[in-house]
Amino acid sequence: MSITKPRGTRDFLPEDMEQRRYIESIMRDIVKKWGYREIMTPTFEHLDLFTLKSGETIVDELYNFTDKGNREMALRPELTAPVMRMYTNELQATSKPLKLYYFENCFRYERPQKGRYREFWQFGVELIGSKKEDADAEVIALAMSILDAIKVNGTLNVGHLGVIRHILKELDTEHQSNIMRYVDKKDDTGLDDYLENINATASLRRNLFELISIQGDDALEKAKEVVGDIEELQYFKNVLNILDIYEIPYNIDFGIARGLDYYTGIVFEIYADNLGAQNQVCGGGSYQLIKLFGGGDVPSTGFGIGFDRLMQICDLVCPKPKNLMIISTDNTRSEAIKIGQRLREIVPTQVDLMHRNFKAQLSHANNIGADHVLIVGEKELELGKFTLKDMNTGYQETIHIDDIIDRLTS
RNA sequence: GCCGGGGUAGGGUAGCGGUUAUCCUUUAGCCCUGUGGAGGCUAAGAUCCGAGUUCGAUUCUCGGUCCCGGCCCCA
Repeated sequence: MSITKPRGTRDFLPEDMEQRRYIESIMRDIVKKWGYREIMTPTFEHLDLFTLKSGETIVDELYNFTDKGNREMALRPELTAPVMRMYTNELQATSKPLKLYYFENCFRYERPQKGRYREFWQFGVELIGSKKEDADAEVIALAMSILDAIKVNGTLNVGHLGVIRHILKELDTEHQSNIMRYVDKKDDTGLDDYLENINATASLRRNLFELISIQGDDALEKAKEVVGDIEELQYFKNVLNILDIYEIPYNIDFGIARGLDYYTGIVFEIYADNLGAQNQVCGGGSYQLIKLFGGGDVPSTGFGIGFDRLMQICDLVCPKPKNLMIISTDNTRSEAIKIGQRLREIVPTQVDLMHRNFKAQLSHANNIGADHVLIVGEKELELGKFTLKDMNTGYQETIHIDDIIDRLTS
């Protein structure tokens, strides 16, 4: 075997795909019930789309290339930016709120490990156009609802970047960004050293550490003592109140920073058990990207679900597809083909393609897990009836073709 | 970019200086020309690549490569 699949990619076998499509269809059903409609964006985009907000350093993690027209391109590493680009290009005049969802593959040039691949699938939604708490809460509720539907237990952590940014507002953006990185990693020592280096004021340091350590039911009260009665805190509280109405449990965590710089308000992450180092299955929040792409000041909220990670922990079992095999002989082969054409209308039907003997055909039917076998032999042709055998029970009966259809559909 | 552990038929494995490279499974077929799952038989199919040591390397050494896990990173 000289040619193998590229590093970090996977082949999906028929059993894999049946399972993946099954889970996918459940997820699609949920978002459709909430009124979200599917979109698709290009697999590759102009490199600028991804570097605009994140800087040149992310090019290291992108699959990028120069096309034959000397344009810098990149395979999409995520879908929020492409969707916002699409919105800006062609959807600005639509009625709000705009509810979109996607299920697509993404590419990142990273070192593969458990739950991390170079080609991976993301399922996500973007809710565009509402600046109300209800929109943020709905997106979170929807994410939880999806995980619930596929029986994945997740722990929801919610935060609001506006609160922590309130403390940091006197610092320049680069310092803020670096601080957020330490906060996200929960690296208190590194954070302390960094604050020391940039000569942060004592009150800022005290407030910051107090805020990120806040936990528990009275978290909002405690936060109020640290930052005061600010607008962002009230907004956050309102979102949480709506989550209570949805009856969704959550942990408040002011330390959620998210990897992406574009989040501005509510942020949330959902962690699954039993997933090792890469246990975050969903992440999202609200952001202001559209302005950046030349559109108006349109608030949006969205999330992305790591589909592959879900597949590793979801134990929902895909129902086995029906499968009928027609057994024939050299003399009845044409009749078998004709009958197959009829049966295919109601059940997946296969005919012998290898001119096997009778026993070998039956054996093959068994190997591929056929539910039923229909014997189209010379005896049956004379009779005008065929033998239908249930492969699970072994029961068989000789019946007319029209009755077979009734039998299989009942 | 860094650190570990690994690469022997399609899948799973044994051998650890000289073998016809082991066994299981798989696939195709036969025993058995109209009744599957069992059994027996036949066939197909492998030492990741390169260099070195050696009379001789699947085995030892080095390099590469790929896979698996962890770090960094995760827009």
